[in-house]
Amino acid sequence: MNSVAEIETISPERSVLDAADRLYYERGIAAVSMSEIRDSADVSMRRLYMLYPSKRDLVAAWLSDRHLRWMTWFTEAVDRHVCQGADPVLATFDALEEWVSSPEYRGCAFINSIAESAEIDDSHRGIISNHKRELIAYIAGLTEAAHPGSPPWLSDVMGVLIDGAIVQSAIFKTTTPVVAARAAATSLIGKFQ
Amino acid sequence: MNSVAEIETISPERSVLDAADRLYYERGIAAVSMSEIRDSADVSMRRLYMLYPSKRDLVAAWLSDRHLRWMTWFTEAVDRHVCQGADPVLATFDALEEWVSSPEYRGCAFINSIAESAEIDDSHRGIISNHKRELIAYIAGLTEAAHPGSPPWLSDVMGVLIDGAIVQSAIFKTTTPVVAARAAATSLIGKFQ
DNA sequence: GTTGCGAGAGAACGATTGTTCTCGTAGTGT
DNA sequence: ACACTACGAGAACAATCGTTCTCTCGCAAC
Repeated sequence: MNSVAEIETISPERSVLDAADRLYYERGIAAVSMSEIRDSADVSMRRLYMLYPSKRDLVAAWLSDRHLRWMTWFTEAVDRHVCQGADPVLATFDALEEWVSSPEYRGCAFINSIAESAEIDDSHRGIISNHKRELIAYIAGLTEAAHPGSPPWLSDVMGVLIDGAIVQSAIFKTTTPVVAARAAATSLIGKFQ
Repeated sequence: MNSVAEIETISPERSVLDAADRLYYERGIAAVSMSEIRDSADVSMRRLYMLYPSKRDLVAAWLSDRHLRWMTWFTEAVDRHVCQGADPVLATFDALEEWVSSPEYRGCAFINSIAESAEIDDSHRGIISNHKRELIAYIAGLTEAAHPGSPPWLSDVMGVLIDGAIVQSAIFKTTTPVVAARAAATSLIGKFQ
């Protein structure tokens, strides 16, 4: 009985990363203090600094964790829409529309973080650009499978449309940009099939 | 000799706004202190607070000023490319490519600012969304003049493509997203003329 | 000349931050 | 029973921030 606890209890890491996600995403990195993370995660300051020796380390762990969780959510949402008969590439905009219209939507955590340049170092920047690269690679996979004849720049364009829609939806607090991006994608796909 | 100085001297307002632009754009709002603004603008703390009673006021003034200056630069750059024979709508991407490849490029100041949610209040948000609205309206004017038959969502799409390209260029430090966005715009325009 | 006002230089203030340190105590092995 | 360890609670610390205050000096009016 040493490896698995009988009662499923949340690990301190999980609790800290959840708190970081809630607070950093809602208010930004600079605006959230380590004490606030401690209070929200309900761990001691000592344990917090044992898990993550500095705020930069915590931020890096948060970004990596958020990447995994967001990609999981996104691909599952896309799958769901594909199962309902949507074109795989267009389904990415359906998934986006779900996200963007949720009340706690505050744009893309990675774009927001890179804007706070003082809180971010090169290792963070690596995680962020990697996130975007993986997202584009995922779209490229969808595009190639569903529309084999399309030009190679099409998945790059889809990435640009997605990030543009994410950013403008956060600024205008509407889904209009997502709808427009979807219309553009429909038109572009229609040309190459 | 009371209204106009003989030697053209820079006003304190101008000096402060220039300093704010340099520092806020390069490092973000939260990372730049009022003392740093004072040093860089070479004014006294007293005068700085007489001009802008609080940091929030200075930030608001900076955003408004940057909006005017950026729009001026952008429309002139577009005009320049149009004079060289470019399609007006596509010329926006040529202008963008100039900007994005400059060494001090750090993305869109307005997108970056709205990401620093703790430093930003509703009046700032108004200036920011207004900036994007005016940009889209400008593109809409270009689109309508050059491609009268195009659907109404085309200028929204151009706005999304522009912001997406701006954001991704900042993350990847390449002009690739601008080139991809330009290709998409070319393809979309080609469909409706 | 002197009185008074405007403004520059920069110290002071109170709040907040990231990080570390102290203290007290619960639990373990012998 | 006793020493030892590990860890939670939270105070302490130094730095930095936005903002205000003090002190000083130059200069214009009379």
